[in-house]
Amino acid sequence: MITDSNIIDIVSTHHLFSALTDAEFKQLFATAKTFKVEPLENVFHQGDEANRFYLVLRGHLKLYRTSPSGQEKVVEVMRQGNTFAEALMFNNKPFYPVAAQAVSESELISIDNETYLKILKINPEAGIAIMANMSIRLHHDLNEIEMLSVENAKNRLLLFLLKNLQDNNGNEGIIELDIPKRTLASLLSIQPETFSRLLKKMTKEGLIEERKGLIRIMDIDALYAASDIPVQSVTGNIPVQFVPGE
Amino acid sequence: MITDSNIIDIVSTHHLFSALTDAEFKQLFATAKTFKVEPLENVFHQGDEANRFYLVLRGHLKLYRTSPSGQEKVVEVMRQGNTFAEALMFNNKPFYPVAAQAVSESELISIDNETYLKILKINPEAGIAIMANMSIRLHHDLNEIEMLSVENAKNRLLLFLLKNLQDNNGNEGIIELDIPKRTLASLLSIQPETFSRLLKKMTKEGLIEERKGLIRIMDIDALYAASDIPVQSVTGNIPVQFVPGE
DNA sequence: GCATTATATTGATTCGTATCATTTGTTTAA
DNA sequence: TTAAACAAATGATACGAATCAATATAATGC
Repeated sequence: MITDSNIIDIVSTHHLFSALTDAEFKQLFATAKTFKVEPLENVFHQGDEANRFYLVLRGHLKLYRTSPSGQEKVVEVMRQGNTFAEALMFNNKPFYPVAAQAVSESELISIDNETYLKILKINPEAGIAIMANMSIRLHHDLNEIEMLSVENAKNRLLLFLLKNLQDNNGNEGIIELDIPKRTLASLLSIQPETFSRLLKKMTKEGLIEERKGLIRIMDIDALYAASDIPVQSVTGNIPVQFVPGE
Repeated sequence: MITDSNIIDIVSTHHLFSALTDAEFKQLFATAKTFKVEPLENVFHQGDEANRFYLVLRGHLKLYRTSPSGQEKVVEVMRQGNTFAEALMFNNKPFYPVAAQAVSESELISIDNETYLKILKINPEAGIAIMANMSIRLHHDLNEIEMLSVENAKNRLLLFLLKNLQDNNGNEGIIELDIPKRTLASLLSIQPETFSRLLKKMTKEGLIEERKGLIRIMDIDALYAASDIPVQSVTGNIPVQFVPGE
């Protein structure tokens, strides 16, 4: 469960809020709302007017787009501590370009765009933080675009696995599947059937092992070798670190 | 040719600079450099340290990424009045995640990150402008990601044509090909051969007409009909279909 | 002007992955 | 516990688009 002190913890340490003064913080959270969403419940839909942005206190949500031809594509998965839809506040009449739906039972806090904007206009430091954040997103999107356009399904999956290793001791690694496989498949732009087949093939090759809710990577080096992808491009590549202000 | 007054025109009306005071403007352009690049010449390479950002005064450039497996993918084409690489200044140790190369002979002005950042910290209005800019980029990238993941080559080309119509009188339209076809193909993540075949097929179907350097769209409605894509999603841009909240 | 090189087109073939159809497995609720 | 509903796996097939190879066309330099 999320308690009030938890909330303060998660929120105040977030880089979008850490540069705020106490007074600003209070002002901002006077307009904030915390709420829960059940699995399959939408926080908002694509095309809705966007007056607020969100921070995940607990749970998982998927951001997805419904394409012109009607297909659903998961763009991003949001977890505890992530914010989303904050970039929209700089549009004069913003609409959510994605929909947000809970994957597991989740708790969120939403913040009023106007109030935050007001603060931004008198506290440039906070602005730098949000820009750094947007800059990271832009990098991430570039990666995504490249992945989708030049890598095949197998390499996309491999890159995903290698970038999302959790316990990474020695030459083994674990990836927790905290979202349904079909959601992950959509995130990778692979059909569920193809996704399943790929995992099976990799299991047969001894590269991975599947337990319920887990993927164990048996041999990280072998996984690299299985892709046509040089090592440094996975580890190096995106400078995700940033320091707000200097 | 670009004259000094031209430069001032293009630069000062750009939204990244229009919010600046005269003093700030002068301060910033004390560190600015204008320069030319020839076709095939790089402004910078992927992985270079990024201390400056750029504004195109004249010409065309492509931003491209070389993928882990060595393939080149054009991410964006920059034209007069466009700025690029400005989002990087918010990283503490930034590297260009793309390379920039002139497609035609071009003239650029480059601006020092540090100087601009300094100004941002005392002029929040300028910050809002750059955030709005980044927000637009993020939208654009989302579109791109969706396109790549859910639309096939034919639909990607159709959407591109429909979104890049220039003279749009009645049911006809023209698209100027100011970049080589293979560059355009790369931007659409289509192989040049496939691109060529698609255009040919559309010509045979009477949908378009090709003159050198031009694509004429004979029947815009027919082009819509040729795609599986509903009309409003091209013109209206964002909201696709809207499901009322439950 | 002609040769040289780059760009674009066209053809033949292969391969990856989507799609459709079923089956198996796993939750959820009665 | 059993049924119902959903998620995942497996099989068979089709098709889009990449790839390889060759030719044609256009641009560039001498």
